Amino acid sequence: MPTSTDPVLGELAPSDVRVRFCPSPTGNPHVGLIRTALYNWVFARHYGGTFVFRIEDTDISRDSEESYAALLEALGWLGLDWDEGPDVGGPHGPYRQSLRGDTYSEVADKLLAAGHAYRCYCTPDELEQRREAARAAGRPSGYDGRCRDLSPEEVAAFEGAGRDSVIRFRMPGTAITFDDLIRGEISVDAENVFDYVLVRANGAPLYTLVNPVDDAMMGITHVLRGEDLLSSTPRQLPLHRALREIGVSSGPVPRYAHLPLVTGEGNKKLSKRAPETALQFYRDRGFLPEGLLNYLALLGWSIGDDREIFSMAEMAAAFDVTRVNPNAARFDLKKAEAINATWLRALEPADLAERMVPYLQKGGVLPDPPSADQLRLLAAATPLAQERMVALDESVGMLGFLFVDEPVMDEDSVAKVFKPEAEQVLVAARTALDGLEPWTTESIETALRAALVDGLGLKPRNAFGPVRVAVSGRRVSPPLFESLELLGADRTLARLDAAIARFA
RNA sequence: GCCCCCAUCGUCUAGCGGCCUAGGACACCGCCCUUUCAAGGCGGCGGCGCGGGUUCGAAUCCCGUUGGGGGUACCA
Repeated sequence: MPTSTDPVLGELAPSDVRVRFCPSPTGNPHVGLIRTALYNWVFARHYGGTFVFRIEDTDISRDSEESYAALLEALGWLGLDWDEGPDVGGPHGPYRQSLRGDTYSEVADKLLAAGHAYRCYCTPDELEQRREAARAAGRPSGYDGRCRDLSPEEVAAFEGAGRDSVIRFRMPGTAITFDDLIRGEISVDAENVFDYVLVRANGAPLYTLVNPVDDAMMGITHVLRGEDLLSSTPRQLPLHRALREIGVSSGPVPRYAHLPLVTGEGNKKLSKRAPETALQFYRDRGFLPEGLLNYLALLGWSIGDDREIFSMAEMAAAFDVTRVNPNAARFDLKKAEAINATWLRALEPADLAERMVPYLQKGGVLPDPPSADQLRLLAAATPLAQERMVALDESVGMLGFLFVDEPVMDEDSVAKVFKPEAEQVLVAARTALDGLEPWTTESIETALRAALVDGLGLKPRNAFGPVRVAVSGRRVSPPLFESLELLGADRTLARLDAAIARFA
């Protein structure tokens, strides 16, 4: 009876699974990158495997220490924890490629010695010229193999002429076929994958060498990465085989899954510069890690059952990489907000209050640290704001008026609501509330209704609008009567007075 | 130019040959609820790019086509 091997695991035990997230520290982390991290994390957690965090900082001209720190911090904020990495260490360290230079040159030498790589003396100009010629002739424009089989005399001549050389990988000259876990069989003819550069003329190893070498040495079993790297896979596979042949690694060649691109406006690859693609944009706005992750998870994967709200633990339990949708997904801010709002409303009020504090502090509403009284007021006010917010930063506008002596008056609201006839409304409200006992939501509502709706014969909208603007500064606020109770009689009356004074 | 990938409502998706008169979510538009705004409830709008096959039967399989995207560096 044929044993049906698992298409994802093959002969591996689930706990043998090893995946990695290996960003290069350039610029700020963006949402597409985070989606890749998430899928890797979830894949590892699904199988009880290992999630490796590796830093690909081989391009000193573009990498930065700030970016490295931002990456570490971002994953921490999201709760995507790693089992091996630059800060926590592990058996295959170091996990920063800038610290692994000796390893790479050793491997390059072995590749050269075994004939899997060769020195190429072509100058950039020559390369460029031949590329253009090939292109003009309608032929593939990759490296033409000029230096593939140089004779010792030719090498000597180039060396004698003082030419620089790079190290190129020698492709096997056969078609490359592999099974992508998401896309199925992918196959490229030999003439379309070219000998590529592994090491620069100055001796610096390139991503093309370093990435497969580390995957091999770190025992990576599955590579989940963006579709933009799909076309580099046919080049890396032969290198992986060569690395095994020369004894750099003994494990199986990794299996690949190329995740759909996350696109932005116009279905183009996300621009790294657009502010709304930066993770920081969502943090500043007060997205919850739960909400943002949940939304990102939806970009290419579905948990089924017409369900869209789920935790990362639930996702990890249900995740199946072969069910990832192969087509590109457009990032939709509106939907991200909706998902986040759902998570925000589901928070325990105490939890929500705690998460709002930093935003209220940044917004100048609360001091650092807040007083016990302020914290009590916040706890009482949180339920009023919870279902009115999409993200945490809205707490400033929504609740600020409760914490300051004088509310920030939104002049647009003032202009629209403080019509001449509003003055008598405010005066009547002030009279009705002056000395009110007890000062509760119910008594306030009763008093205000009696005075304004019954007394002045106003529609509720016209009756309460001016009061709302007077005490909160805005047309949009938490429920009015509850707000007045929290504000207290003194501040309420003072604000009504101040509003009435505007009419003088 | 050459190579590769992709193709269901505006967007994200369910669908893996008959349960599809194509389901859900976001957005949008009504109505209800209502002290504002939300939330919530109800309803509406809206899609299988096109052409050939295969099959009793195709959104689902195959081929082509068109369209979109990615790659094509001594970046990653």
